[in-house]
Amino acid sequence: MPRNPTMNDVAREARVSLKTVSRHVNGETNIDPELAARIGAAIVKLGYRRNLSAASIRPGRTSKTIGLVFSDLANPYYSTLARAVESVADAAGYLLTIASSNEEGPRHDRLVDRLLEQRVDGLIVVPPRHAARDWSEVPPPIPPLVFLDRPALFSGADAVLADNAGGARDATLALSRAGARRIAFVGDSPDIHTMRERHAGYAAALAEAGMAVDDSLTITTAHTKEQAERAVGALLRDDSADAVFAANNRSTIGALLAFQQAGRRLPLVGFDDFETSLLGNPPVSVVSQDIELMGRTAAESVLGRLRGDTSPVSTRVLPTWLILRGSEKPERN
Amino acid sequence: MPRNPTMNDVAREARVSLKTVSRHVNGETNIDPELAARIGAAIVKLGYRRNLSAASIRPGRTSKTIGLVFSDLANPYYSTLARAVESVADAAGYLLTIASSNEEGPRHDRLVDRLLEQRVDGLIVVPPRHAARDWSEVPPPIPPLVFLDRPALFSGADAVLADNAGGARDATLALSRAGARRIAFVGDSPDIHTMRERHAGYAAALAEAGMAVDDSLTITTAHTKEQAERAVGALLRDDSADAVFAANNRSTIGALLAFQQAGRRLPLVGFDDFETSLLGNPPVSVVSQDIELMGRTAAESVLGRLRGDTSPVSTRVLPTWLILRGSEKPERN
DNA sequence: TTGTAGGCGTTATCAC
DNA sequence: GTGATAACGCCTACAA
Repeated sequence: MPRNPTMNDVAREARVSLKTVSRHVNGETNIDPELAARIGAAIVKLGYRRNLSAASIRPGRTSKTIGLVFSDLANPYYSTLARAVESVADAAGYLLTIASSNEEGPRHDRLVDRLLEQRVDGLIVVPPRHAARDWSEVPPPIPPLVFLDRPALFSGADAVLADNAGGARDATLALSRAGARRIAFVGDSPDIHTMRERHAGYAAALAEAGMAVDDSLTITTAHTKEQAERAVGALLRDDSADAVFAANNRSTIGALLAFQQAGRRLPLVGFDDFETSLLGNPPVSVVSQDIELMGRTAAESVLGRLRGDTSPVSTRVLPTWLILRGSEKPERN
Repeated sequence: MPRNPTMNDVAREARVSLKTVSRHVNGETNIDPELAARIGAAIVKLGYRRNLSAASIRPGRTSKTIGLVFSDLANPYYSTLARAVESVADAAGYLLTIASSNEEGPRHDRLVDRLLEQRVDGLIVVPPRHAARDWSEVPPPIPPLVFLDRPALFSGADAVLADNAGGARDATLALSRAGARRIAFVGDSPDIHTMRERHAGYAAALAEAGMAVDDSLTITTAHTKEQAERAVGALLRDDSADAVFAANNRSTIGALLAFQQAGRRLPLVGFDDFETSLLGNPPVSVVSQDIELMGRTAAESVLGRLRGDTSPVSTRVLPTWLILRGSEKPERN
């Protein structure tokens, strides 16, 4: 395998100085057309390709890369976020380096460190449920940093979140308006910020509707759709609930599987829309968040800082909206 | 914002030479414990962080990054692939830089060039349907390169694919065995390699079952689930087909939407499993491919080459398997 | 318009 | 064991 040709090789081949090649490569115009032609020919002949890594170590130059760390790239929620970030970054000439923390605090920290060592220009992070490190202990300089889908864990960082509590409240109220009196909350661990917020919204809605929170109707162990299916199956068997608020995608699907298994269903509203939500019978009502907008907003925030935006850090809470498709109503008999 | 501290700063602070700091940072052992302690303290005090970009320009050193270019990170198929690649890469200490080509040839090429300029150590690509550039014209050195989900477009590269034709054949034969005689093919453009292969498998199965390919039953315009829904809706209305082979995920979901709309269904087998396939009534039969295995295989192939594997380039075709859940059978009346 | 000198942060060589 | 010194590939002053 041949060595990568360098600017020096090109300069020698074109019989000009290194600097002139540099000018040519960087698109500067003040070059004698004749030399420019020789340089162009040499570049083609040698197959010269810039070494952006080398260029980026000069002061003022950067890698034009931003880093994104979240729990799991295979989760459609995060891959949608990542895609939105990528679109905005790409339009500004930035590459995107993505790393999955697996929701493990130490792993998350290692990945962040690695990206900082790689000298990414900006960083977007979704911290794991048990954040290990205090950001205020990370030595400066820290590149522009945005917390996504989580509140900022660092005073110098922006944050972009959805209105998880509001969305959960809307969903719960919709079930209540449809006549439910014993609404179950099915979701993942309250260690997760979004889950805490959604449960708070659920509780607020119950209070507004004059109902008390019944702890036996709060399920926070639905880490997979199978676990959600078992939990909702139990609710069906002992007839303890008359409606289900599924606080995430996996819970919604688990509930639907339990309904299918039992041959009967409860009124249901889920958090987050999904591709086949229209295929349910009835179609599944959901609280939807604009995931792409969240990703774009986070990316624009980072890029804005890179362009010199020095406005005070802010936390942007994006709205959710309720899409009622029928599943919030009781089964007709 | 403070400047990033350098090894020189650490050396000065610890009153040792640059090289000794380098030794310390790189975990070499032949250092006086006293100096090591001073260096460690200086690193903490100054908040020193290695600059891997700078390190990577030394000959023999690399960025420990691999690049992945495909059409769309938001597509669950690709994000699953990406996650598998990331897992393997991460375990070997490599970061992953991901770029979406949007199925546009020139864009794909630009992204590849950018990654080469960034000096990624390896490259995994899913070329777009209209590949613009001839890889044999890309000047060497080219880092280890693997084509994923597509045959190799470059003689020096490995490839990892699923048995698209075999899977499509199995699906079509299953429909035929269940009694179908006019099986429609619903999919995306034959410009896409996987679609071509799947149609070939479909045609082979028809031939084996003694049926002819009826072009009016081949739909290759289902780019979105809505288009698939319309196409299958038309098939239902004019009663031209008695079964559907949906050649990708979107087509499967479109077909299900059309069935729901029409209030009746045709026997159906889809290509690629999906999260809610069990929720159908009946549950949806599919040809499944091990997407994670594909991603892992591609990543291991790249890493193997980086470790010095010089075995001849190869194309690995991974098996698919048919999961029959009921939807391949006719509706009972 | 072109070229020389120097430095970016790191690692390698090779004396001490 | 330690440290000058010279690279790596590129870019910025500053001269010519």
